[in-house]
Amino acid sequence: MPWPMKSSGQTTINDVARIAGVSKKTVSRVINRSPLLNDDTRRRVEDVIAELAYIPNPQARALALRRNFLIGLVHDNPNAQMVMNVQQGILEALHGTEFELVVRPVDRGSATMLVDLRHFLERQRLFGLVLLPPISENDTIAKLCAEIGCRYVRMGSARLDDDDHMVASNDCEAVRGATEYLIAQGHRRIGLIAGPHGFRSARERRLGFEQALADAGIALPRSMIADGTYTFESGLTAAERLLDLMPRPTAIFACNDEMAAGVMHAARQRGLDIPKDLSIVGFDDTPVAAHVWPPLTTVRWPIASMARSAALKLTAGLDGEDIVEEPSLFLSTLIRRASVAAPSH
Amino acid sequence: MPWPMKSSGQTTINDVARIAGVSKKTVSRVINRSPLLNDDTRRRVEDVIAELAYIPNPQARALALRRNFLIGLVHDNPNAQMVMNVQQGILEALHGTEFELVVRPVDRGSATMLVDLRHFLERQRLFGLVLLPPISENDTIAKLCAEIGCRYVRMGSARLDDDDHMVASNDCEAVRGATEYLIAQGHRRIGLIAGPHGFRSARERRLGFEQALADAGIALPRSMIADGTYTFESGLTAAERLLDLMPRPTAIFACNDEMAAGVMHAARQRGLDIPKDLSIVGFDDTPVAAHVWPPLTTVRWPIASMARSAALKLTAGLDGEDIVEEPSLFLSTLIRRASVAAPSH
DNA sequence: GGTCTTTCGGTAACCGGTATCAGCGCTTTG
DNA sequence: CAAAGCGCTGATACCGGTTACCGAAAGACC
Repeated sequence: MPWPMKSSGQTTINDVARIAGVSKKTVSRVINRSPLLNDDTRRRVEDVIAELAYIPNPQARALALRRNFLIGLVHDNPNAQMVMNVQQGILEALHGTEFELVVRPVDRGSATMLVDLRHFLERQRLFGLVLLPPISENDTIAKLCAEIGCRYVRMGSARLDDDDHMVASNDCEAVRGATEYLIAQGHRRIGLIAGPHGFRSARERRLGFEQALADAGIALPRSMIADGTYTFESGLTAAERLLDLMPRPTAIFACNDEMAAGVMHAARQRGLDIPKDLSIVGFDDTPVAAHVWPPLTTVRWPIASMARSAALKLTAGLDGEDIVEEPSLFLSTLIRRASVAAPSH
Repeated sequence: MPWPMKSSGQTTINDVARIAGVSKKTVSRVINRSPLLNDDTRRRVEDVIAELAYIPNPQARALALRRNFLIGLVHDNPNAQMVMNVQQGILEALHGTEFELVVRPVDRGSATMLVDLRHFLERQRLFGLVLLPPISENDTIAKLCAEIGCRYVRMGSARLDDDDHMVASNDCEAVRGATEYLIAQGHRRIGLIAGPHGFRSARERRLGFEQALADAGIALPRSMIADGTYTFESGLTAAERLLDLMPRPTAIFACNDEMAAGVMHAARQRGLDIPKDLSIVGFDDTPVAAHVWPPLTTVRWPIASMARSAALKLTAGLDGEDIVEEPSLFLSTLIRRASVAAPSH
């Protein structure tokens, strides 16, 4: 048996094979958990692997398998805290595995976005993709993944069609609950700062808001709804418009915390006291919610858990482990802080 | 000439070679910009490459070159906005290149951190590493990179020893300037909320603060310095201690914006008006600085530019491009907003 | 014109794994 | 008793590039 003589400093599959007295292929079988293997042989090889602390070369595997052990995070989310939470959730799921995380921001405005993404996927041969909203709502990207044969999981604010590739929250219900809370406090003139058009989360949240008011029999004039883009500045501008109304709203629901912070800003500039003159509720529960003054009542969106679950879904059933069904629906809950009170008149 | 017949769906180097009428080797030379090449041949091959939209398989290259075209971001920074800014800076530099970004948070408390990192580097064979503070101050990691042969650039608040691998800012001078500004406004009792022990940035910023006071002949009692950990909560706690002093400070410099936001919180809880009763200055100029009320006067830390420069340094001189010397020192500047005024008495 | 450089280009091995398929020993079946 | 079936292994080709080495062609010099 002529064994290749190598000495690259790294222990290779050949070393393991030679010492265990088997062929490369058999070692490969052990690594890839082939079921057609004699238990004795497997144990022997596993011992040698453990002894040499052998780890298969990822580059070689990637080449041979035509698949990289990389998980991509594709996002176009402007909120830093959100993205970081998602990254943390994914990394938590990936910890201790052979997977690494590659970050890929995309520009939805760019004409070449889809082509770029396709090239990226084809070249890097990613194992799987986590799609963060709002880009996750783009069906074309999901189709692209399916076509290329790249696993993917879409994060979102409501179940979409392809349920298997989805990790969702119940934004609509959560906002309805938050709005009911405002109504229970006695508010009747409640303004909404909506999210950007085309965002599923914006639609769901607005829907929940409208449902709550409708259920309570409260009329919702169009003027009480202002458009926002999920940014601080847009929240500020929208709030200015709402606060100019006569009579002005006694409470404002902003579709995310950033915009809620903008509302606070606008209220302060006009000398309004929060929550006496104006109650404010946000959405997300990013750190900023707890750091503004007064602390913001908001809906906690379990985005990190969702991301963790998404990553686990992607990598599930690989290590011959039992396939644990990851939950695909996460519930958002209202966090009551100090930015809401009963209306003063 | 027997050409290998392949049809894996992907255009390979063989396709290019066949169509251009040259050998694999020649194509490889073109790709890797070997200087020993006839211009005509090069152009012909380049034309074919362009026509076929051929892109070399990264996995194969990684295997053959024993080096991946991945840039790693190693960090243990708790500030989401900071990490995102750095990521954005790096991705900007990497855009349009063959490099991708792999994120690798580390736990400085973990006993196996160094071993884990070594395994990570050895296995993934990263092209280079960007080290974000505070972990970038760890010399052991730099040594590890050097030993393994992985390029690296350390980001930091002041020049360290190995200048070649450094992108730094001038925190000390910047804080001195900010403190001088407070003094010029008439403040004499100025409190400092310092950063955590062992952080270079914390040391530099504190030093700048102390220098400014010393230069102005203002005594700095130990009680006017409170320890913080760069978190909102630590800023709040530290501020509570400082505001209990009799007489209490008329201004507080917090070593980052998060802590400054904590100071604002504490001040509000005691009914102090900002800036009339208390002036506050932060550091970093993260979005939160502009979003709190009143907008925070702070030192802008050009972390994204630094990260961009770091990534360019890493990948420089590869594409046969002219080697542009990236700046390795970035200046932080004071941003004057509304959280500072002359002391009221 | 002949020899020496110099410059290119081709062949084959190699990077470190995986996949195909044949082969082995042993049992089952006609 | 031969043929077929089954469980397990290994020789070898292959993934798609890079590189060592060698040979050939072109220009320089005597």
